[in-house]
Amino acid sequence: MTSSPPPHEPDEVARLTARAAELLEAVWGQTPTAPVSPSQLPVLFVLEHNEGINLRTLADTLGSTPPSASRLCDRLQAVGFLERAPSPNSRREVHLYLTKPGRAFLAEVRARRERELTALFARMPAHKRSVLLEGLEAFCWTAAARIHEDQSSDSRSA
Amino acid sequence: MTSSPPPHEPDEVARLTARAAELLEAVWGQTPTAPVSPSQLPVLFVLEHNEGINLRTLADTLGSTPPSASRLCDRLQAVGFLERAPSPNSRREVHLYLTKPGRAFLAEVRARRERELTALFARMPAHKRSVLLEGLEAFCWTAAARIHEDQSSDSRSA
DNA sequence: TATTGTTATACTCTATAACTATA
DNA sequence: TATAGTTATAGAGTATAACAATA
Repeated sequence: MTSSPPPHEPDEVARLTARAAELLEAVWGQTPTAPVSPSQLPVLFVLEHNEGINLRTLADTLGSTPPSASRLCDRLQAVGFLERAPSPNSRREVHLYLTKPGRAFLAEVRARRERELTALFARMPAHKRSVLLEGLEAFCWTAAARIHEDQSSDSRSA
Repeated sequence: MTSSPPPHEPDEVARLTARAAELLEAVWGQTPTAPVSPSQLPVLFVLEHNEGINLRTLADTLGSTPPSASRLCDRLQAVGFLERAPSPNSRREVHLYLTKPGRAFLAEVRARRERELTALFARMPAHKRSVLLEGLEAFCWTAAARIHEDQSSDSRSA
């Protein structure tokens, strides 16, 4: 005589995910990332998975504009985390690369963030960690697919 | 003769959570929040759960400084989303409040973000949604507890 | 004297517009 | 002429320092 289990509709999970994201931002907001500003950090993330991208594509991916992206690259180049290389095909295009120190810095930031989370998850029951892991794996897979689709449609419509 | 199930240590879940957060930021990064800037949005989030907070506490909670917080409040007040009210107890303190339009705007932003996520979760198997929901509930509970502890220790050490 | 909030200053971030070089 | 990238300009975000008012 028990009622059927709750349905867990997409919008229910969406609401909780949004709340989780807000909480996570509150936890991470305190973590310093000097000498890289909050605006510069996404540049490193994008470059990591898009080796040799040009400036316009970077700006599009950031949801920003070429002048802004150019300035961000200026600063990152100044601290040695980014490299501008002339394109072999087109003399007006620039290819962007993370330098070795840039990658090392990125790994540092991730490690710092993950340490924060590890401390948090240590206080969660092992079973909850397991189900969260399974759910997040599916989320990452779906989100990555969606982002990839968006990029494809962007380049078609551009 | 099967091996034991994977342990799902805290650091394993932390790594995946960090990746999920990066993906989520990439998905949400494109969502516009005008007339409120990315820096101003956290002010609204903080005020929502801390009605009547003063300016210094707001700055601390944001991980920012009083002058920066003051300027953010200037803009939010200018668009009518925030109110400064003199404290009845202390004539140098200011109490900050969300206005009714401020709350309405916050609900709008959340709805927009949740719509993005709902579309994404609709493409995930129902079972994955269920386990993600269970895992995120535990995460929100633990993260909220931690943030609350931090705030308590901050006010003790200040 | 210590605390709350603001203003002063200098630098970074952001977008639009104007410009240079290349295709 | 169209495109890639930069520079010019103006407004917003940030932090440190200096300041006014209050405790």
